[in-house]
Amino acid sequence: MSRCDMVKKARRSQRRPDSLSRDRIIDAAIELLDESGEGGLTFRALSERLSTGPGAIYWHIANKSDLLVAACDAVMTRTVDARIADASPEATIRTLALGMFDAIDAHPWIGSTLIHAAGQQPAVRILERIGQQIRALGVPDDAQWTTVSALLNYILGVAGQNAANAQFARMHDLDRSNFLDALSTAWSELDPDQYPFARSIAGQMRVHDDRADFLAGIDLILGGIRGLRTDRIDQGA
Amino acid sequence: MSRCDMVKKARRSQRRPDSLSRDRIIDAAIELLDESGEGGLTFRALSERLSTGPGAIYWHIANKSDLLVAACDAVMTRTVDARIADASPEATIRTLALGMFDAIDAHPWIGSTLIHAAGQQPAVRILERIGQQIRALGVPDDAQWTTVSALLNYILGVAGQNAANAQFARMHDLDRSNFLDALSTAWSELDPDQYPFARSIAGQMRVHDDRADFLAGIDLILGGIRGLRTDRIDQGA
DNA sequence: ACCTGAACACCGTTCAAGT
DNA sequence: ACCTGAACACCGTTCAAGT
Repeated sequence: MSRCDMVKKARRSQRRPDSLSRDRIIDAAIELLDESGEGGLTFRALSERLSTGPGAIYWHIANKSDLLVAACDAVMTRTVDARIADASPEATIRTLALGMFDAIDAHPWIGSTLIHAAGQQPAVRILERIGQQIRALGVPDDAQWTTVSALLNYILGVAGQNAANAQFARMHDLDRSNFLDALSTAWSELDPDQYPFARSIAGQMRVHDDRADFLAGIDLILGGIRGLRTDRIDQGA
Repeated sequence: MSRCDMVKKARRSQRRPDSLSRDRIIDAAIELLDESGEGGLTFRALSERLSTGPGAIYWHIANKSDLLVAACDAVMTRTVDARIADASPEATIRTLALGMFDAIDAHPWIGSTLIHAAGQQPAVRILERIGQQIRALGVPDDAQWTTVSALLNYILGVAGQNAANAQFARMHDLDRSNFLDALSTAWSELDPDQYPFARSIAGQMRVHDDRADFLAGIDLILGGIRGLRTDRIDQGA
């Protein structure tokens, strides 16, 4: 019924010698995500990088969500499979958590993907590793799920925040220190009556160490786990 | 250059008597999000519900992100402003956290919005309320930021997971118990050598109480905070 | 000042057609 | 079996034009 659109000139004719494959697609997706953030991953951009048409990708990958989860899982596997020296369960959990933090820091898009893929492969990988250490710690069976999911939820929260911060900074062309300055300034301009606490810590924001704070949070939870056996009684005041 | 598209017949002519306003738009957005999830909020759907054109909304709202944050903040305000009976700081934090959980449960889209709006109004509201209680608890100044952000990150992690689960369930037309069954089954079919822990807790998944688990995680962190003064030394084994 | 709605520049996804 | 790329059904956003 309509024949209005002009035919665009064919963009490309050369095919890359190596043929398309699920793995090559996932690698290219990771590159794209690392270079230009979550918004940078597009079937068109991806197919251009792979010298094909958008439709070709669908032969190997179900849809965008599948692609994102697969990319996230590929990074996750590298992170979680890193050999960890024998150490106490608590030390191993710390190492595991720091590995996660570094992966998230290097690939901020992992944060939102990890959260959107709740319960799927990438998250189960960490859950499993943490769970094994929680068992080794001697946490009773009926407290294991609670304990592990507290750690996991905390890690995912940090991951999500990190992804959001990175995206915000990218969108406004800010580096990390400019971003923290902007946030700190915004907080210190809040109404003193309504936001006394936020104002009081606005200064700390500018100088804080994300990685150290992250680990401190893990230690807080580990401390709570340690306390499970000893002070179940005096939860009163 | 092209005049190919047929003019679609005008959809609407009646204007609603009450005029458009930022608040009316935000209320309609919340309705839409509650009814049909994150994917349901569209400028076209929204303008249809408000009996206007998509462009009209932009007179009152900067863009979609602004709209989402405003909608999230509106719900957040109701949640956080609920009067809380005088109680110990720990009890108040628990009540606050449970209020958050219930809000997230009633409006799952809050989860992803809250995370994407890291550092902005909606998150600062909770941060402030938690922070005041942390102060009241007597946590030393230099540990306040760490402590509050641990609690906040944990809450946001749960919020994000909840949003993801709700979206997954909606997409596959599952109710909560069907969703848990599917997850539990998937986990119990994992490779026993690689995923002993995930398999072992698959059963618990089916019957667990989200709300109780959430609170247990809060208590774990509160326990860690309580321990801050007492056992800074023996972190060894 | 506020609203209208066609138009623009994108998306993810499909599918007839090719090899 | 695998790839091509035009086409479809959407998006968020803009903007000349109206009141």
